Amino acid sequence: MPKPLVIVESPTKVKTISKILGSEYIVKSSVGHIRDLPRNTKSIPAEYTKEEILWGAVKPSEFENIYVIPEDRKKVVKELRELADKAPDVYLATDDDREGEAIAYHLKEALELKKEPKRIKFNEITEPAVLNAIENPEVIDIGKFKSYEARRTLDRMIGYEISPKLRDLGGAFISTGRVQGPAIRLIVEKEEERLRFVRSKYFEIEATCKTSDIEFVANLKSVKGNRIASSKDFDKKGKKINKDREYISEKDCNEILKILNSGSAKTSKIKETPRSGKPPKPLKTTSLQSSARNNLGFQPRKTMSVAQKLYQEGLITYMRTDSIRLSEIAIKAARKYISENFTKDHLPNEPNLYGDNKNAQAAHEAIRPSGDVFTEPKELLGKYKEDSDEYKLYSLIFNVTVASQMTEAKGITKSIEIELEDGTFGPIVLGISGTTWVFGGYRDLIKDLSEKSQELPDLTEGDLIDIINSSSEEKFTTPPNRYSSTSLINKLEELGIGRPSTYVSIIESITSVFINSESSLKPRILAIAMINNFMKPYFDLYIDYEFSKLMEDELDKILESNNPEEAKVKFLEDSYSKIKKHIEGYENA
DNA sequence: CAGTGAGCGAGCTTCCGCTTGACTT
Repeated sequence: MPKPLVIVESPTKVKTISKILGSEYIVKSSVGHIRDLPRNTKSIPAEYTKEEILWGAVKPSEFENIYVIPEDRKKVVKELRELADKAPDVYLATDDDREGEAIAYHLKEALELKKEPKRIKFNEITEPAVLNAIENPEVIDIGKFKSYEARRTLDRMIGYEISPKLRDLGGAFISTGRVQGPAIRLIVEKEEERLRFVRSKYFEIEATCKTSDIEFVANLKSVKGNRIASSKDFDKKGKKINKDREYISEKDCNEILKILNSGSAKTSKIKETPRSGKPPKPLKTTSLQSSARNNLGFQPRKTMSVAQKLYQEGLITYMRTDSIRLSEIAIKAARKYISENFTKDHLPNEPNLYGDNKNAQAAHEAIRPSGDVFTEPKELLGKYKEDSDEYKLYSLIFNVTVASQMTEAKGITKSIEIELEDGTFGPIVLGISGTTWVFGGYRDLIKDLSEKSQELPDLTEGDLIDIINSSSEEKFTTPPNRYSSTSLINKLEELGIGRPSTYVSIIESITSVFINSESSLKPRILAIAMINNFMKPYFDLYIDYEFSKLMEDELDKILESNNPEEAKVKFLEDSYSKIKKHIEGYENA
């Protein structure tokens, strides 16, 4: 008996889905895209080499794309075609987003399916979700495919129109595109911000205080009823921006020290304010990269490759996602773990729900331990060593996921003020504060490692304090940090530029224009010239930080149009005439 | 006669996004 064929994108999914569908179905994967525009002139089919072709890939009439099966994808396509020929039905179960729809369409074409394939979608791999999808097949959404084509062609257009001009000026190893351009601009503008930055001097004063039985250090907070200025009270040009701050001079500083050293003080105000700590949000690609960078010291590339291993072992859900949504199953598993390992006060009455931002395509759920019962990190210790990258990253994913479903931490922040009277500067106020957590909530599972807690002395108002020593420190405001690969990726995501599957490769594609390590991206002069002397005067539109978001709006219109093909052609015509104007402006300058 | 240089044409590269695993350093 011939069996129906189900095609997914990722080989790892094949095993799980086979288990659900049983032996009645054959499940295979396309391993990503299987057709694309020709990569180079050599791969353009001979039949087209006589015609006029734009950007080595597109026929000028109606912007019809020439698609080819790249050499390294031919094997998988051949295999799938043989299976499809025998199958009574082909189910295309590619991801439920724009690229997934495109892969489905390309499969239909490349496999030369005679019978209309069944398009099915699920964004979590569970028995009900998969079975429900099989029972409710749809057809390929042409609107989505056309919006994909518009995106694909526009990217080729921008890259291949502008890059050669840029290369004429900058030599090999430099190129631009919808994503690369703004990414390089971010790095360049950060550097310029640093160069323009004017450092400002301010002072910090601290005093060692003593009561009958305890010694502690307090910081100078205010003089003459005004808070003393700190780094936040200067702008980037060194201007003093807060009228009600005391900008103390070195002379003031020395006088205050003298007063402190000779004076006696007493506690004036003790304030207790409640404080709550919110649990972390579930993880998506960018926040996983940030957490792994901050807590484990992993660079994004390393994080992704370790996560890939965990995914292929079936330990976590898909690691390239822009969604922080947890499925019902995940929430149940987290709540079960919490109720079995913590008190009932650690479990909120209702699950904590987290929403996605509006750029998200949300084809997958958040990154979390897989399954309906989470594997505890310690259960992995037979498989991985405690200091292995896999164990550390899995623990992080486990902890953040469970913590996201726990209750808030409740604490009290206590602040103590110590006052000295003085004719010139008085009242001089020293302060000390710290938080004690009354109820740990999620913090009983994970603690913010960067947080330092301070033991507070037990004082009451009116206590006499001896100041036994005081000192001052000259401080300077610091320019904003350069981007690291992690912070650049976060910024790109915020701007809607790039996708989870490409963040790491974006950084790698622009390495030729910056120097130093991954942790501090410093532009080469070539990059600065590219942005200021080439892109800004002639091609400003293509480094606009909003460009990708505006493109997405246009793609949505194509998707919703009654005639997506016509809408696509119109969009590309407009885009082409715009870029031709920019090119003309550059050539005639 | 050898060496120089102008002019011409052929051929190459470049984009973004989806997947691994083979490859090098």
